[in-house]
Amino acid sequence: MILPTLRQLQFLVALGETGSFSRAAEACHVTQPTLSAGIKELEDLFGVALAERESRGATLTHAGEIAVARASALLADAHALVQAVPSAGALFSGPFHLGAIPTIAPFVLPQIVSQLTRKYPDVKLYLTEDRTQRLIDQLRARTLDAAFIALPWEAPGIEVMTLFDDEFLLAAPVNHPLTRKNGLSPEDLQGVDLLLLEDGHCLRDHAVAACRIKSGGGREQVAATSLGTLVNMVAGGLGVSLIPKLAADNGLTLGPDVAVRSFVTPIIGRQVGIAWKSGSPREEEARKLGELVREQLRPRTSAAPLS
Amino acid sequence: MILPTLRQLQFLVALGETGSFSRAAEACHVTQPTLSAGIKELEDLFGVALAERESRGATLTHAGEIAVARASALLADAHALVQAVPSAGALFSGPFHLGAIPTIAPFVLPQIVSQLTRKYPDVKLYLTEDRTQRLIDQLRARTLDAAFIALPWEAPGIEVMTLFDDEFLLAAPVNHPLTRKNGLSPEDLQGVDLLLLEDGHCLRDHAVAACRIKSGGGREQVAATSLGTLVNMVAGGLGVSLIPKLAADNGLTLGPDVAVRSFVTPIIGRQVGIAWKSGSPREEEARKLGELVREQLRPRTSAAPLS
DNA sequence: TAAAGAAAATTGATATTTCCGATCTATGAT
DNA sequence: ATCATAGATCGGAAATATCAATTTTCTTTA
Repeated sequence: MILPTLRQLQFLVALGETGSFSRAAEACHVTQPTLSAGIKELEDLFGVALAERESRGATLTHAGEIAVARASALLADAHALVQAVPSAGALFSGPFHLGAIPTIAPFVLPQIVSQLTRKYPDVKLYLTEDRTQRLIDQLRARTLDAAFIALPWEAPGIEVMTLFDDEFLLAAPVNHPLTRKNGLSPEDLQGVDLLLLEDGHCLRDHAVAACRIKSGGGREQVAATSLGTLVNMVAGGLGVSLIPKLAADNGLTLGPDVAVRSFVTPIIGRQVGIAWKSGSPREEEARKLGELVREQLRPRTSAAPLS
Repeated sequence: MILPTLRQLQFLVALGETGSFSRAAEACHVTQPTLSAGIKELEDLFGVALAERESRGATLTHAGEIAVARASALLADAHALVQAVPSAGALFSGPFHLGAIPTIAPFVLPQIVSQLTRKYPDVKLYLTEDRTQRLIDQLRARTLDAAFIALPWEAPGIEVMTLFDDEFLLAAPVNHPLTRKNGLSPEDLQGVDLLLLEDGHCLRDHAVAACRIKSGGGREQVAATSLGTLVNMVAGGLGVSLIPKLAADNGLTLGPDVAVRSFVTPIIGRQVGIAWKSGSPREEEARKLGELVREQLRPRTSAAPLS
């Protein structure tokens, strides 16, 4: 079916309001012939006369009245549409699916969630906690809009905004010899019992890489499923471990039996970033989230960049 | 405010339905670049991305979903408008203001009204009974859409459709000499007491013209206000009169004291027509009304045309 | 009665917009 | 690595819209 133009309907409404082709044309910022032609097209389309032309302007026919009433409603709806859609596409309106790896989620998300919901009341925030690869897959499948991950991580088609450096701290039983050593360096970990998260956690890979130790070393059979259990194992004297400063500073409970020390030469660690699918329309929001995290966590984290 | 084109909204809806620019273009009978450009314009207008382009088609963003929902409603309304307006302009839908002169109204309108309301249940029929000049004025002022009048009548800017000849009959007391005359002609009225309607009724003018009598003749001071009283005056023996066959055939009560005779040489009378303002969008309906009257009254009225 | 005035229709030229075909680019699949 | 698919981009042609000027019609005024 052929539809009238919204512009033509505007013409018609103006004609109804002014009762004159000339004045209606003026109101629509066109010339009178243009408006005349527009009305004529409508009449051809509808197959009925909409206005009765007289020497003193024009009056609407019955069909014209009906048409004007409906056209007004239609135009109002069109205006409402133009108003509504941009706000529907505004930052954090509607659903936003956010992921994070387990070694970041508990220490970043709580603050971010409260910040975000305060700042953008319209947001519907869905949170996912999973390992990096699964998060990346979900970003690609667009079941996630953005995810906090640890770097470095190779992921084609995924863009990442680096947020802050997260150095690794030594976590050891309080009476462990390393807790008393000055100028702690990664080499000092050679030969000690190094406890790590189970396979698949990127923190494990990053720790291994940072210490330049062979993955086969240490007591492989003992692997924690979370940072919390890792710390508990350290407290139980099973060995030492590396924990992210982010966790230590943001609510990871260490208990009295665990001592924490910084490395000095060189400082080791990972980076935390937020990732999204290349070209995603949510990129702007993801970046905004990143900035939010930067503002939120800068005061508590190391300002010195990792080498 | 700049409004989107309905066509662009159709593009968007098609895109949402097909999930592909190419297939949406096909559905809209345009090429893919055209549809792409249309969507792009919408996105520029709204300031938000509506679709996420991928290697396998496209998916709508949140804003896109909102826009599609509203656009669908808008398009549905637009279709409804196109459907509704022509029927609103259809014959006899909505108000129709119909007039008739007093010497026609009681004998034509009842049947027409019942016919019309049966055939066009949507009609809102407003009836007016007045003298010809006032009806013409109302036609010009467009407070009337059509009117039944008697001809001849000069009225610039008014068009008339002649419906049927309405001959004049002699109405006389049963014992009046003229009731026994053969070959009754208008000249036989010279010298008799001719009763007429009061001044202003066109029937009076037509009767005067038909009989070629001087307006000053007869008993001027006795003038009836309606056909009914005129007949009563005849019955009372005050004189003879002329009454339209239309009235005699369609419910004018004559009573036992009044005899009715046809003229033979020549037949005199008037014509009945329906009038409307030149260029009125209601002309078609007026003509339709005229045809209705023709069909309705032909069997009962004289088939022979007046000379 | 004629002239003036007002309002819409018409006309013809111009400017804009729209639309398509061809081409290019990116991304997966074989 | 090559091919296939899908969307973006670009340039030119066709359709459309718009305007200024003019005409027509009807009303009002002199």
